[in-house]
Amino acid sequence: MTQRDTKDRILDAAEELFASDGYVGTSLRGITTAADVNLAAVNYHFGSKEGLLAALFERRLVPLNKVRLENIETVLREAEQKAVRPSAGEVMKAFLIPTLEFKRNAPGARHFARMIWRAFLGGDRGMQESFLTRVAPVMQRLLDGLSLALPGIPREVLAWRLRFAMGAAGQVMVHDPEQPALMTGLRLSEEVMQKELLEFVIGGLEAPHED
Amino acid sequence: MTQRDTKDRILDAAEELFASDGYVGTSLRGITTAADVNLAAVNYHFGSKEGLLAALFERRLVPLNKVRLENIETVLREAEQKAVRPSAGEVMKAFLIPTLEFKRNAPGARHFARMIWRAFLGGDRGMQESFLTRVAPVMQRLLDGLSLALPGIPREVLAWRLRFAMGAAGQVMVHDPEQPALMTGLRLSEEVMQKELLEFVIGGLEAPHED
DNA sequence: GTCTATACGATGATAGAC
DNA sequence: GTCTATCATCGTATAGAC
Repeated sequence: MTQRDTKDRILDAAEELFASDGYVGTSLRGITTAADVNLAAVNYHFGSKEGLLAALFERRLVPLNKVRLENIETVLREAEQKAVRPSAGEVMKAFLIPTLEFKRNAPGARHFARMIWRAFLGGDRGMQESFLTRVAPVMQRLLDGLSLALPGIPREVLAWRLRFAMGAAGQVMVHDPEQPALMTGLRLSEEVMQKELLEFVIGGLEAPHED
Repeated sequence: MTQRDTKDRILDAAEELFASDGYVGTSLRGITTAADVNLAAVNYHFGSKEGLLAALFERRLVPLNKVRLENIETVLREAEQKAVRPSAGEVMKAFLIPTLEFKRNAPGARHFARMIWRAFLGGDRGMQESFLTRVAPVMQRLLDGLSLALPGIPREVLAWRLRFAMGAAGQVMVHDPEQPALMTGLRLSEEVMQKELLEFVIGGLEAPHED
């Protein structure tokens, strides 16, 4: 067994367990058992449980953020070239489409997405700091784009609307068809779900604003 | 020291710690130390950690759900009497206003609200089952109301839109002004925040729907 | 009945010998 | 890279004091 195998097996197992049981709810013993490696291997490769978490972020979040940022920049650049305002929908899609697609990529990515959104939504202390710093630049550009798209709405308000949109999107990201439903009647296909999310989010972002 | 004192002190301490550290992240020792009672008192009064959680639900969620249900029923009844459709905004406000106000009631209620919404959003296993069964009737009536308000939108779609709305509302409910911000520019007063939430949610619920 | 002191078995993360 | 020892902390149980 090579080092590469061991490291990856740990990462894969951790990703799955963190996603289903949460970061605090997952034990290193559970991870190493699932990965079929020695308990101490985690400490050897990643230093600690937190180090393992950081490695997971590095593996998945960095490339994803790159795509999201590029998408947003493209929308903004094209709008500028045409000397028109980008629409809130275009801007939001530039972020949401890769986000939603990422979830359907690999099975591992799916677990990672669930893990990260659960942490974001639930306010898991250990995770929030590490990942907020990584997504902050994306959020800033997103907010810039929304400011351009909706010049009549103050930026602080848009910041909250963006956060609301994240809360709504999170419901799709953490949704697991296998799990017992949170509400009855939530049996839409993945594609339809995503279309509905976009409708809702755009409707909310563009809602009339009163002072 | 009477029993009432001890029980309540445990409940109050648990509420605060569960809210800030999560259910799994909180130890009985931490709770009993904060409450300045003996460790075994939890087991004596509540049977177990889970029993303590159930007692917290009983104390806060039952009366809140009563108010929410009554509010929704009132809106539906009045609309029926006038033989008009309720608006999505009315229906949603019947649920959201008491929910948001509850958070501002007592300091303890604030902690409880954060705890419960963190659990809902983050998918905390231990909590979800216990509390989903308690809010399910409210959600059902809410969905009934939205179906009446927006007859052009299929019920499955409305179920998802309602879930999106919950995700958005959760962002207000878990927000703690003391904590480091998730995004920059989120410095609105509680009142404004709530007005913005309603604008966003109603905009999303009423968004045009394509098949 | 209430509450306390203390102990148990299980599991947590980590460090050092190999 | 692995194995084992170690130590902290977890939830729970129980015996006895007030």
